[in-house]
Amino acid sequence: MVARDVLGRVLVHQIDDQRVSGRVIETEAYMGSDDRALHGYGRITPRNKIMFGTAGVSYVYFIYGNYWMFNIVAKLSHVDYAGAVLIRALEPLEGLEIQAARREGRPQRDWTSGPARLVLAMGIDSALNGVDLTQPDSSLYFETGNPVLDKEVHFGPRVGLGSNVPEPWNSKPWRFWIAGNRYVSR
DNA sequence: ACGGAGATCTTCT
DNA sequence: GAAGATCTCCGTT
Repeated sequence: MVARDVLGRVLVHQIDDQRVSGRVIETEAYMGSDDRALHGYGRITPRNKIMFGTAGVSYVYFIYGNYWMFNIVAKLSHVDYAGAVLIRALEPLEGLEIQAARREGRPQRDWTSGPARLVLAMGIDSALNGVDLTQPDSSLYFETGNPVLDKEVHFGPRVGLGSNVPEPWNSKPWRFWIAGNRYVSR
């Protein structure tokens, strides 16, 4: 599935000639018409409608009055409902000075070790909602990076969900990360 | 080191 | 009117 396969790939935000990038360390899947944790649960709204569309585009949304979350629209090939993969952590690669400036006063480990943090370090905002992440001429896109071996991949339940998400969805092992990497969120 | 509260927008009840 | 796919700050151990 996408949440597994995107681990190790490199997210690039290109502004003019300046590349800011990071390797994907941690992801979380949200999919299915029965998944109450998904914003696409229930009905289509202006915010979530992009998740009902084409896979491979970005879904950026605002939450808690302060933060943006960055997702990849993804779905099972034979199914038509909404789905997305949340990027929860990156490892900074290029444009380190820029990321340091955006995360001023924090240790490098905290620049991208969380879904809202990486959005800040990468300079992602609502203007990048709906971008095709598979096209290198997009300002935001993925490069192949180095493949991650199965034995390096750990998985477990999602985090940050309220208790009103019914089982078994609340405890499904839909969070993936690269074992031992220091940028995994806590 | 750990825990709790605040920030403050969008969506749904 | 309330809760949410979170982070940071400030209090106390």
